[in-house]
Amino acid sequence: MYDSSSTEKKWQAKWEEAKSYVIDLKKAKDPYFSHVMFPYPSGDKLHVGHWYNYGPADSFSRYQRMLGKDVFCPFGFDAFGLPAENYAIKTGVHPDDSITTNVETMIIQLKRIGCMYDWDKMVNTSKPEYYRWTQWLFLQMYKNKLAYRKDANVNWCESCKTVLANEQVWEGKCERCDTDIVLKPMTQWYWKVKDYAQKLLDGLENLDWPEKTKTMQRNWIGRSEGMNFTFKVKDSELEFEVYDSVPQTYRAQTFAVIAPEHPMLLSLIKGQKNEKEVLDFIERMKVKKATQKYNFDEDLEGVFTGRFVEFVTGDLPLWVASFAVMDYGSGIVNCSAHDERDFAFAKKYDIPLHVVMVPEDEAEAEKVRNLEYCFFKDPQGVMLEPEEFKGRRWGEVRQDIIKYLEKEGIGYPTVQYKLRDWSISRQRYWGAPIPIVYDPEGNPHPIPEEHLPWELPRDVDFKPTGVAPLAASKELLERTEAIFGKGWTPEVDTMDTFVCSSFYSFMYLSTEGYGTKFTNASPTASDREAQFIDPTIEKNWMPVDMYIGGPEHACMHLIYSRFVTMALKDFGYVSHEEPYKRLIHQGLITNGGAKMSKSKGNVVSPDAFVEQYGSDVFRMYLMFMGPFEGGGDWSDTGIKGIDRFVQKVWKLFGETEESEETKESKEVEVKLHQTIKKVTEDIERLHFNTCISALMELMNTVEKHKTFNKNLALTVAKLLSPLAPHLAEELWEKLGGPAYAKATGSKEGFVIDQPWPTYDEKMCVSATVEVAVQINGKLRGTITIDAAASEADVITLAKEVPNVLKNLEGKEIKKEIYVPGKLVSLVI
RNA sequence: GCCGCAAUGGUGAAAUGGUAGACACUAGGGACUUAAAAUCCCUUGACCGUAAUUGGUCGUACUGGUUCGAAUCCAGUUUGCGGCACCA
Repeated sequence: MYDSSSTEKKWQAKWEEAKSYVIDLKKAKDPYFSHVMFPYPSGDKLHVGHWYNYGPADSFSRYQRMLGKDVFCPFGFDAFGLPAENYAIKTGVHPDDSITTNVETMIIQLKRIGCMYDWDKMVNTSKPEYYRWTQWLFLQMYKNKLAYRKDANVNWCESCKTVLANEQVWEGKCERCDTDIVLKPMTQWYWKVKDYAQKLLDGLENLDWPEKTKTMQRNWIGRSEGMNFTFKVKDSELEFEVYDSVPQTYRAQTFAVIAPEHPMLLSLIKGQKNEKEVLDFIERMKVKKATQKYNFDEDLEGVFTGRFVEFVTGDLPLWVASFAVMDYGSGIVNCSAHDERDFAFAKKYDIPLHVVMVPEDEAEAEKVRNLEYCFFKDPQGVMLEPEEFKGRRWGEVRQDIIKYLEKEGIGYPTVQYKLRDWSISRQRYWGAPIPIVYDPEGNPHPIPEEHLPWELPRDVDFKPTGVAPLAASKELLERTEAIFGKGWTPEVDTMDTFVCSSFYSFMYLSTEGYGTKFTNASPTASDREAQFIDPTIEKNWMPVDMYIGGPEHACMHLIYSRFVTMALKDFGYVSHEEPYKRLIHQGLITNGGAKMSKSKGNVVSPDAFVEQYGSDVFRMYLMFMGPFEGGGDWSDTGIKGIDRFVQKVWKLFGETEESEETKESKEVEVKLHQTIKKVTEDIERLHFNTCISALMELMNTVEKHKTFNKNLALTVAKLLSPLAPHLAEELWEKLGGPAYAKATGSKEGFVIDQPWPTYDEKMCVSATVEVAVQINGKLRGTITIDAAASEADVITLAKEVPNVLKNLEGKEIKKEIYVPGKLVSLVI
C-alpha cells in the first residue's frame, strides 16, 4: 500500500534540503525559463483552479529539466490591488499586514503541491524593494517622453465622493450606495502604448502563442487604413483632421458629427443659438456614457451645433452625437449615406443624404437612390461619383481613388489604431506611488532616483473621503517638503497594478528574494547603485521560454508586458523586445457550469482530496480530465481511477522483490517503447491526459504478463516523474535508482535529475499487426499479419477471410488499396 | 452586430483522412468475505439476428459535397461558450 501522505512530506523536505530547485542564474549552461502568471495573494485558500494551473505547468517544467535543461521556475505575488484595500476599509487591518500574512499562508499551501519552485527568488510587488523598480520604470517612461498627463473621465460617485474602478460600477450605479455614476474629468498619467501599436502588431508574427490570443491582440490593436481629410470650420479659423476608412464614398458626405467630450466643442458652440441645448446634451451624455449600457438604436442621438464645416462636397452641418468616440481618430466623424449608423442618424434627424454608389440591379438601385435602405461596403457596388470613376466597382476602385484624392490635395493616406494609451493613475491607496512631485506652481517634476523607493506612507485613512487616500498623509507631504522645499506637493495617485506585473519576469532574474528581506531600513548605497537587471543574465534567460496562465489576460497584461519590454529595449536596459516566447492558457475549471467564485459559493477546495489521495493523485486527476487548454466542469467521480493506478504501480514495482525478476516479454518491451514515444510527444503538446492513459495501458500490460523487471520499473519511474513527482522519487529510491544511475554514469540522487528515457522507433512496432479489411469502405473483417509482409501477400490473405469471401461473391474487384500496417480496402 | 472556438456513449474523454468510443468513471452481474470496504473477473453506443461464432443495420449536432474511405477536409445551418462591441 502506497502511503501518499508520509511519502510526499518526505520528498518535499528532501528537495528543499538539497536546494534541488534553486538555480544559479549565472552558471546555468542551458537556461530554460518557465513560470506561471503570478497570483494575487488573497486570504482564501488555494482552490482547484490554482492546482489546475500550477500542477500541469510544473509537470511540463519537470519534463524540460529531465531533457537536461537548467529549468528556472520562480514564483511571486501580484500583491497590490483593490481586495486588500477593501478589506482594510471593512476591518481596519492594514493592507501590508494582511498581504504579508496571506503570502505566508499561501506559500505553505503551495509547497504542498510539490512544484519545483525556486523560492529564493520570489517577488512581492507590494514591497519597497520591488516597487522601487516600478517607480524606476515610471521615471524611465517619463525621461523618454512616453509618460504624459491628460484630463480624462473617471467614474465618479457624487454620494461617496470617490472615484470608482470599472469593476465597482454596477449597471451604471455605485456598488456601495446605488447612486448614478457620472463621468468626471481628472488629470491622469498616461503611457504611450499607442506609439508601439505597429510594433506590437508585427511582433505577434514570431511568437509561439495560441492563434486565438494573437487574433484577440490584433483586434484589440485594431489597425485600420484610410485617409485623413481636412475640415475647416465655417466663419472660424478652426480646422479639423477627419479620419475616413472608406474614402471611396467621400463624395457622399453631407454632415459631420463631433464627440460630446471634444475639447474644442465648447468654444465652437459659444454664442450659437443652440448653445444651451448642446450643453444640456453634453451633461446628459456624461451620465449616460458612464452607465455603459448602450443600445445601438435607442441611444443614437445628437444635437445640431449651429456650425458648419467646409469640405469639397460643400458646407456640412456639424452635430454633436452620442456615437462619436473621442479616443479614435480626431473625435470628429464625416458622415455619409453609405454607412449604416450615419444613415440611421440622418433619417432620425432629417439630415439630407447623398447617394454616390448603387447596386447593379436597377430596381435595387432605385430603392437606394430613394434612400429606402442603406447600401454599404458591397464590392459589387457601382460608383456614380466622382465623375472620373463613374461606373467602376466599389471593391476595386479604392486604391485609385486614394491616389486621386492625394493628387488633388483633398486628403492623405493614414493608419489608425483602436488601441488607446494606457491610463496608469489610480486614485487608490494600495499601489505603487507615482514618483512625481509638484512645485508650488503645480508643475510636475520626477523624483530623482536616489530617493527611490518613494515609500507608500502608512498614516492614511482608508475610508473614502472624496480625495485620493495619499492626499491625507501628513508624512508624505512633510517628506516632500523636506526634500523639495516649502509649497511642494506629492502626487497622490498610485499606479495601476498592471504596471507592477508588466516587468516581473525581469525581476525574478534580477533579485535574490525581493519581498522576503524587507526591513524598513533606509535604502543603502548599494541599493541605489543596483541596476535594473544584469545584462548577461537577461541576455541568457530572456525571453521566458514557457509562460502559462489564464486567457483572461490575453489583452491587458500581455499587451502591457510586451509594450514595457519593447520600451525597455529601446531605452537600452534589455536586449529582447518580446518577454514571452511561448504562451499557453490553461482551461477554466467550472463547477455546475459556472465559474467558481466566493459569491456563488461554488468554490471547490482541494484540501479534502489531497488529504485522502495525496498531491500526486490530485494533480494527475486534474490532468486526466482532458487536454490542459480545455478546462472542464468539476466532478470528483473518477479520482478513484487515478488512485487505483498509483496503487497498481506501487504494487507491481514498489512491492516486488528483486528475486522475483522475470524476463521482459517481447510484448511488454514493445509497449514500453510505444509508451515512451507517446508520453514524450504528448507532454510536448501538453496533452497530459493521454500521457496518463498511455502509462495506464503500459501498467495493464505489465500486470497481464506478470512482468517484474528492474530496468522497466526504473524507466517507468522516470516517465512518471513529471506527472507524479513524489511517487516517482519513492519508486526510484526503492528500486535502487541512485546505484543504477552511478553504474550507468548519470547523476546520482533524485529521479528528476535523470535523463529522460529514449525510445527506438523500430522497437515500437510489434512482430505481428492486425489489419482491417474493408469492402467499399465497410469493415468486413480483420487479419493478423507479419509486420514485414508484402502488399501482395496481405491482399491475398485479406481475400481469404470467410466474411470477405462471402461479400466478394460474384463481384468484380475494381481497385485494391493497402495502407501498410493499417488496412486493406477493396472496391467492388 | 463583429471576431474566435467548440458540439463524439449514462459521464470525463480518445482517434487530425484509414478498424469510432482507447484510457478511465458510473451502473449492472459474479468471485472473495459472517458482513461491509478494498481487491479481482465479466457486461456496458443503439437496434436486429444466431444454438453459437470472426453476423447485420444505424451511429461523432443538422443538410449537402470531395474521397476507395470523413468525427477529421470543403460549403451551408443550428446550438453552446469566450472575447470585442457605436472605431467612422
